[in-house]
Amino acid sequence: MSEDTQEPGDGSRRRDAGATREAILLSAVEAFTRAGYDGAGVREVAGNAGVTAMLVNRYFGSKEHLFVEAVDRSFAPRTVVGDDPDALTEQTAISLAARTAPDADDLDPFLLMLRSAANPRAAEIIRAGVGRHVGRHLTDLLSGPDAAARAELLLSLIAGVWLMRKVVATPALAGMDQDSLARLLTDVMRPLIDPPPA
Amino acid sequence: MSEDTQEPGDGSRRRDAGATREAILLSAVEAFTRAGYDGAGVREVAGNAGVTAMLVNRYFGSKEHLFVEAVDRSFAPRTVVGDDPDALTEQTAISLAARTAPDADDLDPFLLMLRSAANPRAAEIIRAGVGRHVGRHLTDLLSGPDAAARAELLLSLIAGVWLMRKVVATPALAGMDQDSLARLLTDVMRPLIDPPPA
DNA sequence: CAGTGAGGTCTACGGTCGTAGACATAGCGG
DNA sequence: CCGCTATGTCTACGACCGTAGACCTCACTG
Repeated sequence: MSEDTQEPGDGSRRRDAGATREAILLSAVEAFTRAGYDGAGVREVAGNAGVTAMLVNRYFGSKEHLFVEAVDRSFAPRTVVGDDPDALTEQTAISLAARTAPDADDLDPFLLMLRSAANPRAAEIIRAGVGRHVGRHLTDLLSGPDAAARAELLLSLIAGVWLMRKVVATPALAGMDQDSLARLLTDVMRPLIDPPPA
Repeated sequence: MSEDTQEPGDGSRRRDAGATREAILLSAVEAFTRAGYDGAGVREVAGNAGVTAMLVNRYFGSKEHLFVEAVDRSFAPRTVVGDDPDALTEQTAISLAARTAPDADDLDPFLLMLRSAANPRAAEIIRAGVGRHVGRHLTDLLSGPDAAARAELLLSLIAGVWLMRKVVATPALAGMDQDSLARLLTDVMRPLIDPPPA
């Protein structure tokens, strides 16, 4: 709308600290999701954002702090489960089956978590991020006894499916059609979501 | 029993290629399980085995090939699930809850998998190892439709619990008592193990 | 148009990584 | 007792890592 906040479009970006910082952060989310905390280098993040490595540390202090913000950014806008409490189980199962489909490869926070958790420091940061974002929201959505544990168990299941289907790519699971997987996942998730098991 | 195959006990080992190779392999399993493929260094593996880094490459060719053998060694003797087809669900749930307890920290293949999967090459090796060991055996144990997929989904669930309970250490799950967790896991696992859901 | 501060880059350091080739040594066969 | 081979070590190379400080340069202000 306003012509003073335009982007050149071709590689070079005008001198704008906010936009540059945002570009670095987006590049970091992408790199950490694809290669994990240890596997993604500061130079790589900087290069994909069109800047040099030092600017990353200038804006974010260190790689570790960059990761903190990347985790926040990755987890923030995600709705791990649906919002409708009635069809929660089906929605969650279908959504997970769709997201982990062989073709679709968006930047999912679970991928970032899986591939970064090997580093102890990164694991702490992830734990904090999970607690801050999905954890509380999800626990509120679930009712009954052990709501918090059931919520984290649901996250465990989701993470496990991401791991085996997309990261390790076990053949039967990676090649399964979405509908069958969604049905199976619905049955598995039900004891965690729908009625508390006494 | 035979006194000619003794170990000195104090650090120094006699010149025995087989024993040295074995010591390196055990050290590698430990290091890869604790730090993952990228996080474990060849020098560290060698040091904990009482040798130098070059001997590792002399015996195993490269770090990657060492990882292949370490994966095999880690996955081989493990019984992911019980053997009794009747009480399979309960046994598996109880076993998982016990293994992931806060104090117990044995060298589990799922930990090795979780912390190494970020590296694409390591992920391939793990996929092959899973298929070679637990995959086939587990699929045979399960009956009904989608046995292979249900087996891998069970592995997903187990891996997810390991991840959230021990690696990321989410509070509610990490602090949960074994019995409650085992009960919850039994309900979640039942659709995957007990009766095929039509 | 000149100066000034924000925005960005250059060069470099210390460290660790996987790995290659030359070298040392222990222990058994003769 | 001697020598030979398996067993293991030493030194080093090239690459990459995160990060620090000095330097440049653009764009706006007066």
